Amino acid sequence: MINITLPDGSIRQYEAGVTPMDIALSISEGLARNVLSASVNGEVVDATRAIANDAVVRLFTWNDREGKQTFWHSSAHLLAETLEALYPNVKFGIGPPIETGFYYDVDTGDMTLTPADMPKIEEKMLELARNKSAYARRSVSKAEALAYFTEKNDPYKLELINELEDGTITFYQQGNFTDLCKGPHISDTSPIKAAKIMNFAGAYWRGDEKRKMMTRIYAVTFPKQKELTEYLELLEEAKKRDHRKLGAELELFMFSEKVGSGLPIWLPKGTQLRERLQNYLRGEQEKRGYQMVVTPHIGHKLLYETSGHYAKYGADSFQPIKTPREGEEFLLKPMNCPHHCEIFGHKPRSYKELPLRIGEFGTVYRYEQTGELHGLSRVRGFTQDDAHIFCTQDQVKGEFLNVLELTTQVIKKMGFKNFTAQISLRDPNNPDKYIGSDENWNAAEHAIIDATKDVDLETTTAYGEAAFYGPKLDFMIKDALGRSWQLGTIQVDYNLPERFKLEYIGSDNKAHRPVMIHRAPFGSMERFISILIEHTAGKFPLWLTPDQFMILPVSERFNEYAEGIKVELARFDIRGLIDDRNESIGKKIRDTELKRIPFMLIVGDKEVEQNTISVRRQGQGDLGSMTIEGFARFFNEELEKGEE
RNA sequence: GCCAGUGUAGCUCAGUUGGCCAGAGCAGCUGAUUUGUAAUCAGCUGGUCGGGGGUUCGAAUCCCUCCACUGGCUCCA
Repeated sequence: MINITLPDGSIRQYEAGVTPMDIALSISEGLARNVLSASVNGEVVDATRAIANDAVVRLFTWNDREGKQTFWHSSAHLLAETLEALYPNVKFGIGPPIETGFYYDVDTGDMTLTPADMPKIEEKMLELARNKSAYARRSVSKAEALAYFTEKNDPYKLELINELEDGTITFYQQGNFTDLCKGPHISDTSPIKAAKIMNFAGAYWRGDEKRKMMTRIYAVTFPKQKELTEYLELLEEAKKRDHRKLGAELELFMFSEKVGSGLPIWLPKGTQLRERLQNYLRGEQEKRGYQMVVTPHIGHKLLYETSGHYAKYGADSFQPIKTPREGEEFLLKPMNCPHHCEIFGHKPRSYKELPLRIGEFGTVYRYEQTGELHGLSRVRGFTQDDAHIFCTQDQVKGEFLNVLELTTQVIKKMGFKNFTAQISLRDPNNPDKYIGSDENWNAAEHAIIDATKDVDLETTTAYGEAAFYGPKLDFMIKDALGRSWQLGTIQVDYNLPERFKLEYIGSDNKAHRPVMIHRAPFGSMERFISILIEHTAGKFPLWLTPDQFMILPVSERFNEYAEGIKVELARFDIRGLIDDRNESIGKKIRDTELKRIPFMLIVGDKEVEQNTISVRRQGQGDLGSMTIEGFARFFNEELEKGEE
């Protein structure tokens, strides 16, 4: 008998050779029906895998991430089986599960798949799933594996097998389809009840742009049709919230072919929004001892040669612009830090000045390949809410804490409830990738780790994700639809102070090199606003929204009264507009609702008589009539509610 | 940059296998109406069908090319 430890800590005894499925069955039949895979001592395996010795076992169902991954991985095999049945000449690459669903990279030869092929593939998949084919695992020798795929003439699989150790190779077979795969898989195809081919896309074989472009087939499957329907509805909702669509509808920003792609143009409403965000952050930074600066949009090429960015990115940047007579070369500013280093270095600095916190809403320009551009989230010109903190080594942790505190406050103020942070450290196996001494790195990494512990921030750690000049902390937020986005970063940098030969005079009257912290809570205004638009579906927080109310006179006779109301509300610092068009009240309400203006203030005979306004809340409806003072009070309560 | 797709009025979309002056709704303008909680009515304006080139008696429709956009891939200081 062996001892099996379950997640609740209980230990049960079974015969050696018991499978996770057997264990599930011994707990309940329902669990056994739903179990998709399991982990044995941390390794995810088939639910039918025999367990020889004492083990810690977890059972995974559709409710577990691992369960879903197994389900989708098995679905990828089912997709491959389907493709092979429909298009016998297709060659297969890899087919892993992803966050939602899975894909399979295939080489379709001369044939091109089109969206018209999707329903056919979906139907065939479900037809094959109903065969209830078992996913059968077997170990094969390398020679056997090579022989099989040589016979099948599948060069991609052969390439993969050649990189594997003999003795570690396994095949999985379901129905007529056999694939190289380490598993695990679900027991058979029958739980796959709903399938949707999402799209066809190009993907380089093994992610290498020099190699063949394969066709990547994205798809998703579910155990219930209803779940597929819900998933498609979520996608619909995301489409409705798309910042490119809402940005155009709400007249926040625009693009113009003549101005150039990837260069957003901020319209008046969007500019109001953006400046309110900046004013808010500016205020918070002033409280924390930041000093704002303004630096030019271009900089001498020498500046970026000094910083090292020209060597690293020069070839993939907008090319230098030249002065007509002297032939001097300038670059469009791709980042603000070199300028800020010059500010630090322009006069002798004392340790008494540190930490020196230099902030700038700095607009930068970076060349991005045409295929990368995407609305406001990936552009060629954008404004960073940038700042650089120059400090002593001893101050790094304290400054890091200050920045953490500021950043978390900013994120909360914006209405994001869920956020985590990723600590990006050196790759311990690849120390040559980084510059700077071990001592400095250790100090910086510990400063980050300690600081995040101090503030009880939920973090993940990624080795090898550090910048070449220092470790960093990236903030990840979850939006209203549960999607994750990366916001700003905090980075510790020993490189630039070195390159710019920055120094301060310490209390020992000797020169020391400062440490630099780069940080941007929003990241870029453009990208942040794109996330905010989609998170709020265009219904911005009351303090931030461009227009807080729209006064709707029942007819043109009341436009003058409306004007008076607007002036009175301005005294309470409440801003808005009057819809004085010659339109029906129903029409005005509809238009204002669609503009996502939070309050509609309707005025007609009744209101003039009683000196009131009739208040309607966007998305909610009529709130009844109020006096101006009453509304102002109510408004401020709502403002505070949003602040908590 | 690469793969696949899309591009018709400010917006959303129709335009049969290439064939008379390219259509609708919304928006805009003008007029009527003076309106009570999600679209009042009527009339009018507006497009060299993304740009350029080609095939054809004839091109929004077919071909080439460039541009922009969409979904991916690669990249992201």
